[in-house]
Amino acid sequence: MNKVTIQDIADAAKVSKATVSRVLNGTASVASEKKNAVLQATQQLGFKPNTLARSLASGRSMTIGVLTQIIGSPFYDTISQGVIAGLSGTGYSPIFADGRWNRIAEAEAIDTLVSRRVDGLVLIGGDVPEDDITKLCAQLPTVLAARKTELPEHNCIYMDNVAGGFDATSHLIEHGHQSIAFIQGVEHHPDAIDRFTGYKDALRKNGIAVNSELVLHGDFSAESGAAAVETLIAGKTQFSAIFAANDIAAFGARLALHRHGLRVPDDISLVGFDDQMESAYMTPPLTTVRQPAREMGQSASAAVLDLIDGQPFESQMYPGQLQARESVSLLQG
Amino acid sequence: MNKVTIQDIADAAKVSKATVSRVLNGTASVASEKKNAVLQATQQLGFKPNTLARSLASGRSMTIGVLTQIIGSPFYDTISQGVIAGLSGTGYSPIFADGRWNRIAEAEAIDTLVSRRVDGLVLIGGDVPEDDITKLCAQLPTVLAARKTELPEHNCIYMDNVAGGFDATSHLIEHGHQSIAFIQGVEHHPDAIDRFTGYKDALRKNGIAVNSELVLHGDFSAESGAAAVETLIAGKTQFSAIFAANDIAAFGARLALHRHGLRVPDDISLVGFDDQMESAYMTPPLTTVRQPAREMGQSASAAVLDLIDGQPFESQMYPGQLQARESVSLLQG
DNA sequence: ACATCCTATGAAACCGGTTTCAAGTCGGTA
DNA sequence: TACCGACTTGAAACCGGTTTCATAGGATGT
Repeated sequence: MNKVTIQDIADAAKVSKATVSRVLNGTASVASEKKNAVLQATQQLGFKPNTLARSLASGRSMTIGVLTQIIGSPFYDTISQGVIAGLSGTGYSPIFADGRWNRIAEAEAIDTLVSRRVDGLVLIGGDVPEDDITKLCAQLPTVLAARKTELPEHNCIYMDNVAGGFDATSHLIEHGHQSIAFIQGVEHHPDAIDRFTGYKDALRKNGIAVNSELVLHGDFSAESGAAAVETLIAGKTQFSAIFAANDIAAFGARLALHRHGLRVPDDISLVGFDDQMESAYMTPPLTTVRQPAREMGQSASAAVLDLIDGQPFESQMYPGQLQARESVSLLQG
Repeated sequence: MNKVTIQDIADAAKVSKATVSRVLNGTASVASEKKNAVLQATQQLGFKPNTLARSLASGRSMTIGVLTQIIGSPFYDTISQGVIAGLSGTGYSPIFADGRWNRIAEAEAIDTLVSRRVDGLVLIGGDVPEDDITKLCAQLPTVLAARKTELPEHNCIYMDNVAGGFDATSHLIEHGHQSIAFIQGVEHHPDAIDRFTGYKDALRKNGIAVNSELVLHGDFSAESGAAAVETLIAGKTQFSAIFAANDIAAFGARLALHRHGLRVPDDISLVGFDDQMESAYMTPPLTTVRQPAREMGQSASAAVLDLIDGQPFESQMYPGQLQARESVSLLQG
């Protein structure tokens, strides 16, 4: 173990602990000869300050708590990666806790993070009640990533999922599609709901009635996407396009279509949501709505650092960009 | 902030700090009336022990340092997720640092983790010199995930990439393929090298010469997979199958084949490596070698906890399983 | 030359817990 | 009744830093 403490340095440099601390942190000016002695001793003995002790004494732990949702979603995973990347080199380290998208687990996870005296908190998605978030915000710098609330005191970084759903659907409509199926995401999931809203808005705006037979149940999984296509095909309602609430479901749908000999986009057009790495390499490349997950994670970490610095923060909404690729065809009237 | 300290509890319960500590940790028996008083005060005041202080005093930080490589690889990301999941509920929290697959960054990252007095270390992949790993192992419980060394004192959890490459190639040979192209991974990357070795072994074992024109440069990216196919097609050497060193490169290759009107598997058979989530939903579903990334992450966290408990550990090698799906066809002699 | 202000520095308090150690209480035994 | 050991308990030391505070010494001003 690294047994060398600040006292050892103090002894070696023939100064007091206080002076060593001052040299190492630059908190006060120190005579250059003593400073050098300290620096040299530090070097020689390979002194690495005990972050724990430092944190306890200074009241700042130099850690950021991150509540993640490990649910096998590339989107959330990528946000986490963005947070790690954004914190790298700042002196702050991220501590993770898994919320499993489950209120009880989330509450426990947050308790753990708080009792570790994190200096800030990044909540990625999740289902934490808004009241609890308000309390947290009052307690310590907190940023919500990939989640939006109406409360102005919350610091949110999120996608405009309604607009994204609207754009995706409009894109299909502009290509002449009228019978557009929608594969839903997890029930009650805010993102899923918003995308569905966008879908409905786009249809209505274009005078197309929402046909409940074209709205398929789903849960963001590939399996659910495939299953949705099966029920769609088994049903009697014609459709020329599918909008899936996320890319993975679109993959599932795409395979199911393939199984039935339906070509994309010649027979059926397909749009996803996420723009995960693989989507550009689907055959054909998938038209989808890009969610800048990595950037959102980095922004979230930058934001929490700003809040710690006492700087003001305003919620950021990312617009989401339609990536028109090759899975949508022009429907001949 | 949570200002309530153990002293407050002691005062409220009319006992000493020591007794409160004993009650809360069950380190010694305490008269039941005092115990109840402490418990009640704890409840009432909402006391949450300061983990930092506890760590400093007890010498155990209850944190596990995780060195990750944020390089956009689903494989490494999934291992990280596995570590988080494996630690969840154990009382230990993972603290992350990004190595960027870069020795200097890795050394810094490890320094950060060590100075935070982590109780154990999980190194995911990476390029840390073996000597340094040996030193680390001597210093604190350390587990290498997705990396293998020859040194018996290192605790490794890794895939048998040679066997995986061998199996993938053999699978193609068994289906009658003789002209099998290989799309390499990142140069000097141990996994990439091992898979290539497996490829060559399988060819040699079946009396097929390794044709350097069929060995394409790559870097694990989809782009490199696509580029490899382009050079392959531009070249004069015939080929009936492709083995890509990872799934993403296989996706790229698959798209490039599609661009050239080559069908998979009818014209060209394709095998990947990783079995990432999307691979089962490629069209056609991709035959690949499964790497149990999540499990490896969980094992790694379990292993480091075992080491902390003083239990012995033996390096674990995962065999990797060929997932035969639909991207390989039987070649008619 | 003397009063004043500033700077550099060390001693000690502090952060909030854990752990050692000694003392006090109690029951049981000789 | 006196003594011994087991069990509780609190005071205090400790973990390894930071920060306050008081002081000594040097520089400045007149």
